[in-house]
Amino acid sequence: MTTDTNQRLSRLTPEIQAMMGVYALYWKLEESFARIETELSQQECHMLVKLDQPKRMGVLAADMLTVPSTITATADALERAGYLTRQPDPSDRRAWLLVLTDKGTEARNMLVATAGELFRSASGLNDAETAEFARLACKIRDNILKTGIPEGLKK
Amino acid sequence: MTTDTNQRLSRLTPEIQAMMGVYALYWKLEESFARIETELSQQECHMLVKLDQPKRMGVLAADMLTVPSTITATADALERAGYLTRQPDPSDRRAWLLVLTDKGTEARNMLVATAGELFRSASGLNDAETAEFARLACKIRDNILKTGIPEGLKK
DNA sequence: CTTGAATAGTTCAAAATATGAAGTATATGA
DNA sequence: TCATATACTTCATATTTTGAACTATTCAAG
Repeated sequence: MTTDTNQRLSRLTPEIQAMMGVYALYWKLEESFARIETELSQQECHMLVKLDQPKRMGVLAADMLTVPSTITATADALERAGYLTRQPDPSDRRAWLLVLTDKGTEARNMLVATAGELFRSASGLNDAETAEFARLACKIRDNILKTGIPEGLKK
Repeated sequence: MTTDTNQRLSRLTPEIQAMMGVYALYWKLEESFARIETELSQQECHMLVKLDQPKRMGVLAADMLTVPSTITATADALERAGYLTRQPDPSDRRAWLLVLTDKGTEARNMLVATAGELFRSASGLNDAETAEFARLACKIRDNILKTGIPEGLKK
């Protein structure tokens, strides 16, 4: 491989820049969350935030791109601590709906509000930039949930 | 708390949308990386990508927002597998520079190229959108490295 | 109907990862 | 020259994640 090629590859493409930004933000947010809520683990925070309405565990697994056993463990912990309850899904007796308790709803509201602040302070973006970033982020997430879930469940 | 407030908080703000997109992308990319390189762990991939030039371990720790002992462990693994060497930093005899070997450089080039493809296929963005996303991502990363490192090292 | 294959979620033990406190060596500044 | 700070390491522990085997239910074909 030529020196030229090495230099070209080692220089940062927009895709790599984007990824590095995403990783930095992810790590920073995780670190910040870890500081705030001592009682909740990161996965537990994620699950609470996702539960804007009752959801089946499989849906959460797909949404959080993780395996069912992780969802079970996280839901167990949240249920034990009184943040949610499992309720039978009327449309499928194999499935459970995870439903936030009042405590869970309150915690979720706090998390959502806090997450907003964390994002703003971590990112340093102004409102317009945040809106633009959010627009692209939504597009990306849609694409991942559309194209990514089958692969994730496959195997 | 009123029903109205609950609804307002449960609806997704741009910040939360942005975060969810970032999380989805992060998880998807991690999953994809895990599939590709069986010999390298995720942290090892991250470190290789960061090593576009020799860097001190402390710099990497700050950059990857993690603790020194994690960097030591990751560097050990990469050194053992022949991807990099530790070389004394001429300007500070306490410090090491991590320097990629030829094997490491090759692996890095492959990773960077693959990461670009992964980003494109995961995100589904076109070139213009990718450029815009990268621009904002760089801005975010700069802000995090500027404001975040002191907090990370503190304590 | 009944049966077989697929799906939803659970269990649990093993594997991978991360962390923090204590240690060595060097640097820095009074 | 001495005290304190920094760079990195060690290692034992804690946390997190995973996958394979399991129960219960659904679905589709015959």
